[in-house]
Amino acid sequence: MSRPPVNANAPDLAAKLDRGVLSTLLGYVLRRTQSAVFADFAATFQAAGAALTPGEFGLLVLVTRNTGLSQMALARALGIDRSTLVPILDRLQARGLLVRRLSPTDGRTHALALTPSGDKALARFTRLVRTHEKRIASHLSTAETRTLIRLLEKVRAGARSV
Amino acid sequence: MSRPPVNANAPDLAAKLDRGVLSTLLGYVLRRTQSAVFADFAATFQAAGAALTPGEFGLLVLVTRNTGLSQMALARALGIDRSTLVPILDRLQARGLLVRRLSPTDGRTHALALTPSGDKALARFTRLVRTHEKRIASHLSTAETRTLIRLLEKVRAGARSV
DNA sequence: TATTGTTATACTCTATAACTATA
DNA sequence: TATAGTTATAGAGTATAACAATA
Repeated sequence: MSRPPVNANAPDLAAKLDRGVLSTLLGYVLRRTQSAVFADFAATFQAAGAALTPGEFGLLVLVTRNTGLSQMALARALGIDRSTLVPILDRLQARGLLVRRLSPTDGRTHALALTPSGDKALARFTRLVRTHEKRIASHLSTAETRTLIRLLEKVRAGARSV
Repeated sequence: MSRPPVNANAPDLAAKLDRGVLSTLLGYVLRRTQSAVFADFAATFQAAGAALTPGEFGLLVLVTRNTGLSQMALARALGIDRSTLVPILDRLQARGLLVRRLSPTDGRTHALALTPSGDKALARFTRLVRTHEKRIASHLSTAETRTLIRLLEKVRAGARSV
């Protein structure tokens, strides 16, 4: 799903350029942090021999907790177009993690659900995500992590009011 | 540059699905916030009739503050491959914002620099970025913004140690 | 008519591999 | 040999527009 920059780490070591005001910009710091976190997520899964993006993980959680939801509902929840969702579901379905069932009530929609195999895989993925979360928060106290999440939600609220 | 999800806002309004543990995951909240911030950035520039991505802005700042740097150095600073940088520079050059000069000392490298037009454009872009920054931080006090940036850098440090 | 899912198409970001010019 | 920039190619995320099936 969302953009895979496997960078954000090594580069900095080599590039001590003048970033001027950039480092004081919340948007810039946010972007760099998110990039590093993405790289850590990818590294965590790769090290475990698993392949999943943060977006795919979020999708699987959404489906398992809202079994039977339609592609439109899922696309809205993910904030992407319904046409964008199609190849993503194709891939997860091809991996045997998820199925498109026929909706008994509305012939236009698909009822999405995880397969038993998908459920098992998600349990494993969830453990990997916890490992990943522990590492990215390793320099933060529990209180700081809570504060960070709270402040991030405030930023999101501010950005939402465009 | 980095991934353009113009979503993150409207979707939530429509999608009140069970997100389970997702909302407690730092990585997830970070990703959603970054997505909303990206959308705000795009909206700010679009409203002003300007077209620029956060990545392009960062690139321009890096070039103007390190005039004469090579494409390799810039790619490293941005954390992308040198081949990825080529079409990005092509576009900015086509817009007349930036030039690839011949390096007087090393025939293999290009010395990157902003054009006078690029300098003027960047001044305008910087004003737009400040507007954008003000809005995304509008629900935060100055102290909270500082704290947020500090905590984000800590997360980045944690993620870097993969 | 409106909605859902799909397909076709088109960008952009991302990378790897191979080519060229230069060091 | 090694490095810098380019090109070719490929994969993934994103979107819009149009189409078929269904409501």
